[in-house]
Amino acid sequence: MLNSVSNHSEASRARGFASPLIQFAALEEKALGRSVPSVQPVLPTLVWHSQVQAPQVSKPLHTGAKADCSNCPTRPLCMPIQLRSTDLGKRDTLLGSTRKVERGEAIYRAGDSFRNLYVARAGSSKTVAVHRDGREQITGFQIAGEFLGMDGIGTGVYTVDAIALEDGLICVIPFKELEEQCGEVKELQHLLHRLMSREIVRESSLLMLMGNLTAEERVAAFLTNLSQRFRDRGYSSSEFNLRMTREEIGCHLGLKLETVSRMFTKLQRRGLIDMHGKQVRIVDVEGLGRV
Amino acid sequence: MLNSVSNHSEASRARGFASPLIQFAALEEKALGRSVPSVQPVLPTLVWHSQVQAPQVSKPLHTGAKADCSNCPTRPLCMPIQLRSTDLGKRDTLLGSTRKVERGEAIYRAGDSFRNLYVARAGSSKTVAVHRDGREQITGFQIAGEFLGMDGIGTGVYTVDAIALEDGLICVIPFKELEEQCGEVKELQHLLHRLMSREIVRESSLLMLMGNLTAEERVAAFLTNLSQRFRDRGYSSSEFNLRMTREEIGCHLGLKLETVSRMFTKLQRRGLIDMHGKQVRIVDVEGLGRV
DNA sequence: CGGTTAGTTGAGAAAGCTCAACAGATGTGG
DNA sequence: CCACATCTGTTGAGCTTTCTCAACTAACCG
Repeated sequence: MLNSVSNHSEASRARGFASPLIQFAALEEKALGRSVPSVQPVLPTLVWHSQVQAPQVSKPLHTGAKADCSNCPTRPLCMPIQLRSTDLGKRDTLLGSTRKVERGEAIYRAGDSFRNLYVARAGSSKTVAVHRDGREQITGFQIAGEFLGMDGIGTGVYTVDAIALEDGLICVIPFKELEEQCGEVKELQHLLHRLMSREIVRESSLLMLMGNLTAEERVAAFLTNLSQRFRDRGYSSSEFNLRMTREEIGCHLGLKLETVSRMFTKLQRRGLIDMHGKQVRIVDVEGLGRV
Repeated sequence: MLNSVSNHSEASRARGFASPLIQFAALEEKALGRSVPSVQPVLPTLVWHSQVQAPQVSKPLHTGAKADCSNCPTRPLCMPIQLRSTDLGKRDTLLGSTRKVERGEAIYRAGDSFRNLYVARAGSSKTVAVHRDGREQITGFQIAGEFLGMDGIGTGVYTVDAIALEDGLICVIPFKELEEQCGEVKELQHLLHRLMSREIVRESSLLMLMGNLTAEERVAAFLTNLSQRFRDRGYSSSEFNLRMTREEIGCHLGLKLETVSRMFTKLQRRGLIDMHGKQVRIVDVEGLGRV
């Protein structure tokens, strides 16, 4: 078993949670459309491994190693329950390979020709759109189980930079092969459509945030979203670590880093959160949601 | 032939352009990924029919009428050249039916269960995300040939309201059938993926706009984008009519209506544009692009 | 043709930004 | 393992941009 998987298990056990695989399966039901879907637009996918060290891959995988999906902690997220009973789902390797990335390394760059989708398997990343004059916008943060690269399908060229926020492991999914499989496996096709649609909805929610919310509301919404996703993954929703800097949060929310810092302070003074650097404790979830 | 089609042709001829069908074919090559794709994120799809009256449908189509795609002016946009030679492409009716909509009418509403994608066939629309406290964000404007409803795929429920900006005609494409066809017709599958990806990229560009650009830059970018799309459709890129109010523009760009008005005035004083109400003339395209 | 909606413009208020100083955390090389 | 350099985060003061409120005009609709 990969060490990163062990890390997950250990972290979960240490906090009194059931096995992460069971948790993930529950999440899957929720996240992939079994239960009654929420009407209200959901804020963007922003989750990081809290309490989990950056993965120490003990048996290092070489770049280009064949992916072993049967042991992947993010498998229940990538592959819905309906798929697992199919031929495809029973394979150890679904598609593609894995690749190690170091903190700060580009998974792909704007302008690179589009070949693959990527899934963060361990670690987190950001996607950055760069304006002609150099101004940057972080369009999203991704963590284990979340997809990258869908921006490249439309034009055949990626339109944003995808940068690892920490050392990690990503799955490389050749899109051509994926599309071929989609032609054969209806459930896979539908899953891809849902993933792309979710990305559209995620960005719509961010547009709402940027167009209408105040600085305090944005930061509160950011934390609330984070908290919910930690809860969904079986981690504490009230205590976690941020994986990104204040500047990156600001660049994502359309604020300056000083403003982000001030809003954290303000929320803390209001007794809603308790922050020390990147460590966050949410004191009043309700209150934070009402901001 | 539908009157709305005649309107297109007349408008084009009056301005010395070749038949819109030829123009659209050229656009298709450009828009759907034949030529070298631009690396720089493209601003959102914001085009309206200038110089074209709101469609007067002389032989009224009943709601639910079977769509006759062979005569549709937006066909070359919906269906790429590769598809037309296939069995599917040769059919008069691709999928679905048409529906008349009146100005202000909802094409679908947030919370409605997802069944169809829609394509504006004549007229334009807006998609509006509504926050719990009532604050609104227009996530996009759509015109003939542009798709609506992809936000609903992910959860099975639409997440935004889609409202007609003027009387018009829309194609209704049952998504279930579309997915089935996608399984059989590879090119159709790929087209759908590209359309969804483009929506993702469009929204990323809007995030950049909202996160980084000043009010003046936003309004200039809005007009520039509009202008380019009119040019792409064979209409004048320097003179056109806006189909939405200042308030709607502001709601889309994250500004108040007064600010939008002031920025129009400012751009006019700088000699870049010449506006009278909803009528726009772009005097200095270069300059406007450099704002 | 009168009421309503849409657009413009001004003045003052407010939110967030810039600049700056400083403190704490992190990382690196000797 | 320490010392130094760098990066990250906090806080304050003043400034800029955009918003709010208000008055007015123009365009549109029944």
